[in-house]
Amino acid sequence: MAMNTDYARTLLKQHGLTITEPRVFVLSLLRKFDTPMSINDIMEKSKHTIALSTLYRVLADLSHAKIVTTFSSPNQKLLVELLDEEREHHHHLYCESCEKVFDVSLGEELEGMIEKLISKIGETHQIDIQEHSFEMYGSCNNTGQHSLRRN
Amino acid sequence: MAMNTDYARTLLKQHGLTITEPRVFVLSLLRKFDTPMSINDIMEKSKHTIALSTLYRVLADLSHAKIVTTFSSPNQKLLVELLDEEREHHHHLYCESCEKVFDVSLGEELEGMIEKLISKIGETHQIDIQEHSFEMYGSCNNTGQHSLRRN
DNA sequence: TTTAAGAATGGGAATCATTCTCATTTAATG
DNA sequence: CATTAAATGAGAATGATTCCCATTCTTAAA
Ligand SMILES: [Mn+2]
Ligand SMILES: [Mn+2]
Ligand SMILES: [Zn+2]
Ligand SMILES: [Zn+2]
Repeated sequence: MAMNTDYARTLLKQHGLTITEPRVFVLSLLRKFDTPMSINDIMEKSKHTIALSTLYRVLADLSHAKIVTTFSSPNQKLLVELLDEEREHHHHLYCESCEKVFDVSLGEELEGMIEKLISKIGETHQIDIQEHSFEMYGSCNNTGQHSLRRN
Repeated sequence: MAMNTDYARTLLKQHGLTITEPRVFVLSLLRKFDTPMSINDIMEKSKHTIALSTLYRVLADLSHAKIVTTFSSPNQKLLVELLDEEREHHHHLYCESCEKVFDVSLGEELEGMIEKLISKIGETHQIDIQEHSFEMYGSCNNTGQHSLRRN
């Protein structure tokens, strides 16, 4: 536990952010579970000791500092994950029955091809492409709920 | 114009949906512009003659009937596009300065590799992967607004 | 250590997109 | 045309996110 809060403090210091209880809590939590978490996940784990508005601000701050990254699940819920240097570029697989999110690396070969293709596409459209995302949606056999989907 | 409404009526009939003014309008519009449109785009073009709630329902109906498909831009705005049989599987490139969305086809080779990779990933995670999306984000030189992004 | 100044927080109001409700209108069918 | 189910319009309700402001922390200097 202390390990994780130390990690959090160090990270904040490194990025020139002030060390506050909500920020440390959020970072420790993300490190502890090492998986993308939603606003509600974090609120529940904090037993609602953090104000919702604070959580949004903390995430925005951490995101601007590139300490975390945010993205949306198919049901449009905001998800946050740590953005370590050692954490390599990766993509996500969403299971719509059990609502889990898995990190997926495409591998050098494919990622390389994609890079090449992207620069070609960028030229064609005269657009400087800075980012790409590749996401997969599926379901394990647990249920047929499709609970990650809106509609 | 008449061409487009005929197209719309035919499409609705083919899919067993009743022909109503809002549905015909939306489909004609999508065909006329042949580009993904947002809720606001459609409302403006309709000069607000369609109720907002109706538009949402119409899009849900058309989407369930697989006549259109919806997806979200990086700023989380809902976008709709026609889903013709002749329109092949494709992906999207978002320009964050001029807010345009471009259709992009990856090409057989890459799409084939991705399919193979996906089935491998599906096995690894014991998940039946039904869909994938590949999106690119960039900006042309028009402005540096990044207006498609939230934050 | 104390203190001052700015930064961050909590709580609640405001905003925005989307969904829901229900009374009224319309489409399809014979 | 009349009937009946389906669709619509208008606005209320909901849910997520942002905004506001008074209060509380953090930090760094004295
Ligand atoms: Mn991840
Ligand atoms: Mn498209
Ligand atoms: Zn699952
Ligand atoms: Zn552009």
